[in-house]
Amino acid sequence: MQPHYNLWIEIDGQVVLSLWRAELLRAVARHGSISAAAERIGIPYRTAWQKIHEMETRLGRKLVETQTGGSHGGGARLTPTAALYLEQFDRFAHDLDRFIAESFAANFHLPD
Amino acid sequence: MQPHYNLWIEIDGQVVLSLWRAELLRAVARHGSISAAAERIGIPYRTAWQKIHEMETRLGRKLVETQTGGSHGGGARLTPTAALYLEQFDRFAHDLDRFIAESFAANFHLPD
DNA sequence: AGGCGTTATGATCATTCATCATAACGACAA
DNA sequence: TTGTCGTTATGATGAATGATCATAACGCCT
Repeated sequence: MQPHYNLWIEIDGQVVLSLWRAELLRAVARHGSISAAAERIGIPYRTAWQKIHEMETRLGRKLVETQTGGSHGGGARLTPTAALYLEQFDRFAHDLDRFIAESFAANFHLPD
Repeated sequence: MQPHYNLWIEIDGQVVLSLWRAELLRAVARHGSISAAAERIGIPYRTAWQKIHEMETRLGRKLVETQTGGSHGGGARLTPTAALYLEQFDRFAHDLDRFIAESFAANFHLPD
């Protein structure tokens, strides 16, 4: 019996960032490509690309700088904007994670 | 640009309580029937009943005491167990709501 | 010139969720 | 006693979302 949560940010009712999306961006930054990030997380490349594209259009900002062709076939890396978003969101999520663990233990006691 | 969240509790990877489900239980308690609660929330009766049934089977406890037929056709009310769960969950959710508003304001500043 | 791994995007499939429809029930009134 | 009404309970269907498969384009390197 464990508490779970999700956290996301909306603009005009549309999700532009979430825990899962942040993890995706982090994986892109770490591996240098969308395809490697997708494989690492365990989702199809198509899904990863769609989510990133969705975030970009909703935010109206470029989050990932991509490049096709080349010695390793291409790649992707975060824009400075994306890196900043990600850093702030991670801090936020980290604080929340601690709070939830504490508050659940303090407030929630099962009846038998 | 606003933060949103969901909060739920799982047992063996299955959801047994969530913000939305808590609202449903609250509506049942307030209106005295599942159908009235469903109409109030704006979902079909079938959906409401399914969710409640799902919670009960997953928890292995009866949450809603129902009655068919009778002067008003029947009705439903929360069991003491459900009332206790609901009360604790609501307190938890309320604390979380305040924390998120504060933490978001403190941590999240947009680039331009 | 050809191969390779990547981005980009169309098309299809599956799974979940919402909705419609129907049966059973029991108090009350006629 | 019989019919009506609003509820619970459950089967069956439809819609929408998300995951997955398949294909084209690109550019460096051998």
